[in-house]
Amino acid sequence: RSLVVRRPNVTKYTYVKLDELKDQTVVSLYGVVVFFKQPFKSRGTDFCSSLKITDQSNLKIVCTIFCDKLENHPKIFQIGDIIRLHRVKVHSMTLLNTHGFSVVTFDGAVGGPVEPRASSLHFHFDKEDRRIVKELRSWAATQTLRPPLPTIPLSAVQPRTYFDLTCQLLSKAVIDSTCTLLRVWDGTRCSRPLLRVIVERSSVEGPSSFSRQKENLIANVLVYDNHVMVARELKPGDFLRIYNLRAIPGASKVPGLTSNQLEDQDHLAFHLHGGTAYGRGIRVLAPELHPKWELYARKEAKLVCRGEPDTSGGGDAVQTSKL
DNA sequence: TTAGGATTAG
Repeated sequence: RSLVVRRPNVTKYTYVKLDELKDQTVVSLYGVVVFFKQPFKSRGTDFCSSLKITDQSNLKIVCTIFCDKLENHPKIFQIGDIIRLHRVKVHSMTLLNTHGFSVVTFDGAVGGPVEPRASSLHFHFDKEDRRIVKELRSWAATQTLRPPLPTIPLSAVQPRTYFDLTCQLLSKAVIDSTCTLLRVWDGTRCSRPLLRVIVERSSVEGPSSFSRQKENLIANVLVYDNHVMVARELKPGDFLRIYNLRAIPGASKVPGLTSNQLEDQDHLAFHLHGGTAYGRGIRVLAPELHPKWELYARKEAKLVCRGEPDTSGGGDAVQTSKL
């Protein structure tokens, strides 16, 4: 058998604009993400990614991706991300992945590095892609598509609001078949006292307790229903983005205290309700997306430590990324 | 095939 020497990939892709879509054709295109859901389990055999994209034509087009492998789904982290789709089929003005489908995404920030986040092992990427990404970024910047802040830190969370949280998982515990507790932090201190959740030591994965100082920074996130199976795959230490999390004031259930004690009435708990409305879900952040927490975590730490004797920290230091 | 954005109700 002779060795086949491949020429460098010279495939030329033609990208169409969203106002050039013709029904039942297979196309490749670029867009800016204006809505997205992280992949969720469908009633069939696949995971489903549901998104809406736009481009300079200003049309907004729905795109649905069915794929049984999570890693083949688009790596979208926030509104404004740039997406490149290869081989999607136009179905009455919506897009569906078709045979040979592949996807690459990019951060949407003007001036940032153009780093492809591919969902397949091999993918085409050249100068022309770089140019298109930059062009779309510049255009999107004039459209007020991106949220003013990518996520809200714990220190800025308001009761009864929905928000996206970027955080690190410290430990987790299965509560029951429909609920899992995630204990997370982002290095900032919530302006409200945080709800305590008491669980059996044996059900905890990861450390079952932390220094008092650290406990004050830890948010208890209760995730329900469809999110329980996602939570099962999470490992203590993972950096997460939790979408459409809700801050709920309530009373701590601490043994020996009655729940109607005044000081217990306003503690914040965090609920990730069942369903995928408003993009609700959890995503593990790849290393290149880990937050640059070092600076503000340290600044916050000073505030936290003021007046507290226990500042040892020990092995509890925030694990931060190299970036 | 599946979903088809559009808050749980713990």
